Amino acid sequence: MIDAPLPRRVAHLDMDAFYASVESLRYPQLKGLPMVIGAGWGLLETHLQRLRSERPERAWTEADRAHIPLDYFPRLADYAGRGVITTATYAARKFGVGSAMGLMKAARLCPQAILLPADFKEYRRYSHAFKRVILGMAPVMEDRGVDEVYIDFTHVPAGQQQGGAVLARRLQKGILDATGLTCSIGVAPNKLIAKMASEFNKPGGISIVRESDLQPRIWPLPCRKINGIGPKTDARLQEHGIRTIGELAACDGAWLIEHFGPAHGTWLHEAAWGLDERPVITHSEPVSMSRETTFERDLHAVADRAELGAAFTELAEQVAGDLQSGGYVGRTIGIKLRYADFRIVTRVQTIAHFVNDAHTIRQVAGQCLRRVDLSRRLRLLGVRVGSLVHADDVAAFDPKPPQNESLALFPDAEESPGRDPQSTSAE
DNA sequence: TCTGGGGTCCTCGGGCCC
DNA sequence: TCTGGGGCCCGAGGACCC
Repeated sequence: MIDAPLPRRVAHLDMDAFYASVESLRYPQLKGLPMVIGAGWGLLETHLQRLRSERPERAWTEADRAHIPLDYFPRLADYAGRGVITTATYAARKFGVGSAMGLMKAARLCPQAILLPADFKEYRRYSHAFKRVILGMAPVMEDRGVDEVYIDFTHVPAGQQQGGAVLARRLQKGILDATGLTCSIGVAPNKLIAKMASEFNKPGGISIVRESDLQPRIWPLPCRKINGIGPKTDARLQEHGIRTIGELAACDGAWLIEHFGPAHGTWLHEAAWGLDERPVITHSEPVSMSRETTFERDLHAVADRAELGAAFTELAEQVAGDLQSGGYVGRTIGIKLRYADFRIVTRVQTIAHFVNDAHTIRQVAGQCLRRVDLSRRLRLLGVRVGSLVHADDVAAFDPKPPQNESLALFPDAEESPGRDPQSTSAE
């Protein structure tokens, strides 16, 4: 006997203000206050040291977190340095402070906001916890980062009841019981619509969207709400007077292809009509791993050679460590630079063998570095390793680094620009 | 006083081989 | 030998996402 095919139900689950909510659990005294997350540990440490000397009645260790008096938390006004806001609480957003905003600008808008350093280790711990709850109830889950997932409800018990609302409520309760955190869930015929739906009722909401809801609920939304339409595409659409998804849907498919290319144009048209057949992917392998760092001040290859060289080595070591702990090897090694004017250049080089040792990564990345203009000040330096495979799968993988020439030092800017025909530094 | 870090995927152009 | 095209890989850059 063949069962009648069930209608596809896909959920998008998004944790509400994830980082800020985790911090509010750790520091309940901050609940409801304007708070931003973003800077390094230094500032908080300074304040805690002051606390330890002024209030010695406690040890002020991890366990005392919840008792730290408000006066001893760093404020945005205390901060002077580079960086952006990762998350802002709703109380902080009222002042116009938001994600990706520079900390200095935010400090002007809301100097009294508490500034906490991001603790990714802790966020990952909570991330694993809420995903374990989901997997216990609905095993077809796609990981989309630390705070969101897609879940295929189609064949899960209760996944079809009330369009998915029954299972969504169970997930919300399970996650709240296990972690103390709330989330928003959208359930729809596919990932594209589910993603939009999860935003409808934030925080703590559930939105059920059916195919018949496309016109009344999706089409009035701005194009930017489509996951995949970013600021550039949105601006180009607006140049043609296309602001809403409905207006995009009204566009002729051929016209979109003419203006946005075959792949992008086709996708825009399908997205506007709510069409998306992408499956929920339960397992994926990383393609690349990278580390990058923005310097406290812009550095020059000659004047700051030692500092840059040390940072470069550290990045290579970090990437190597990441590869090794994940059991990966790669053979495409590259660098990324951001100049003081924010222009980004990348150089990569693919080598014959798969590697994961810091020495080789540093060496090949050093060769990439010789092919860029080093006469200008650098704001950011990054090291990347791509074309990853499992170390176990590479029959010939030799964990010993190749014993060839000595480590290339950070190249001088005065050095010849090299033989790279694409190098522009000599022109 | 601007603008993080870690990713993915796509496009385009060039070189190479058949 | 020359020319042309297709397929593939590589490298650079861009758009986008969390």
